[in-house]
Amino acid sequence: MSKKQRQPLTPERVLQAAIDLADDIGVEALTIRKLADSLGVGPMTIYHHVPGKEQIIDGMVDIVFSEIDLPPAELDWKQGMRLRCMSARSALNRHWWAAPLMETRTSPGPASITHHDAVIGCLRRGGLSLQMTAHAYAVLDSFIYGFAVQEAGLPFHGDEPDVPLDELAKGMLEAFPADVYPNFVEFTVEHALQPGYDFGNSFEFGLDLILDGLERATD
Amino acid sequence: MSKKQRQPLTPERVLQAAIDLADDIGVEALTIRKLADSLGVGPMTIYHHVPGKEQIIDGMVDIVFSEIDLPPAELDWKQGMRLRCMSARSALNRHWWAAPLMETRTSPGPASITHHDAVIGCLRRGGLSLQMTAHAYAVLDSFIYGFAVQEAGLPFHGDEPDVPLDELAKGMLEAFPADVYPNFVEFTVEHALQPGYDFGNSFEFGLDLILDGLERATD
DNA sequence: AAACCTACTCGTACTTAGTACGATTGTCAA
DNA sequence: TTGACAATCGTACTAAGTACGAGTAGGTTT
Repeated sequence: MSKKQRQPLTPERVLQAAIDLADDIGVEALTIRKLADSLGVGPMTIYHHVPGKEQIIDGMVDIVFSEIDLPPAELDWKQGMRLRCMSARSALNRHWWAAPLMETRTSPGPASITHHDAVIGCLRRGGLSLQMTAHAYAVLDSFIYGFAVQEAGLPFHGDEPDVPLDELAKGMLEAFPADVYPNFVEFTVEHALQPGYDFGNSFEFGLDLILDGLERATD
Repeated sequence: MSKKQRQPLTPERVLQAAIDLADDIGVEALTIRKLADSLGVGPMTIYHHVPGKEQIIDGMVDIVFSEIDLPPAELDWKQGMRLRCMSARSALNRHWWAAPLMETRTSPGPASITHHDAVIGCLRRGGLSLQMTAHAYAVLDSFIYGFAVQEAGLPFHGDEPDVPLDELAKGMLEAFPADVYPNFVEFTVEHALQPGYDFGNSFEFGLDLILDGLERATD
């Protein structure tokens, strides 16, 4: 019976495994025991590399921040922010469990601060006042996180619906009769359940709407 | 020794107590035992009025929805939406724990659907296409929920800072030296920690920015 | 080589939380 | 008075975070 020859665990490997697991089952369902299982170790082994579950989540969030592209210095503020916002959206799409946590952690990690610094720098270099920088950052990030939270709650998660569309429609119409909720039913049946519909399309629409508005507000 | 003469528990009283408790300590910290304590009953009593904790949270969210004013029918879509968005913000401010949950529940309650129906109705009566209604709703609500989530994560919760401003500043500068994070530090010290600063001011700014943008997009 | 150190691992067990089950009690109708 | 029923709670099981201390393996020192 050969003893498994495995490389020793590191904080990095723990965090990466935690992210992979959360991508599958969400943070809610992530437990130390499952995380340990996925690493092939006992639960207590984890605690020799990280202080506790809260710190694991802090670390996970910081890694997600590190995956968001910073606004490139060679672009103007609007194009730069556009890229970083699209990148944030795609990171939050890969890590759908992360959106509600990004701005809620009380102890932000290094990547978070680096990120904030770069974003503020981009806006200020673009000539925005401190006041307008605050507005711009608040509005854009509210939009991004709120959008990601809504996307994460949708019944689809990839290209394929988790449930066939017409089943959804059926269930919906039973629960919400068209004579009581006419607008809701019309909207759902005539638009949201149509084949080509994609909630995600509203992201670029909203992003450009906000960026244009900010540009107008800075003149 | 007189036996407490209390009126029997109802689902409504359970949910209201749950909301009051969550307003104090958050949903994360809300446990069946604490909830039972706050009602002066044993933990198991709860389960005779609601099926389980998930359903309690569903019910709480639906009550929060019910506290959001619907867009008044006599206003045009822009003014109507403005009012309902401000109302949503204030409800989420009272119930700071609710923001991440509003759009994540898999089984929405009656107030949620009524709310959605009214909002969609307001936009459609205003002449917005189904497509534009989808965009408008997605963008506005992303902004509202994202904003509320960020506000809930702030170190203040009422009028008074939980921690004095200069202590915050001190701790921040120790953790994040100004030569490494110049933009972040400048922004924080020169703006965010100034006496008059209020993150919440960005809400109306962003709301009007989005509403104006939507109006422009519908022409 | 022997003794030792240190990093890593895990078995055991305590605590908190959700909740199933069944016993108890209070109230009211027949 | 006596069921009957609804509301309440005591007990206990399960899952989860994690403190404590005991192995264990590989390298270091003498």
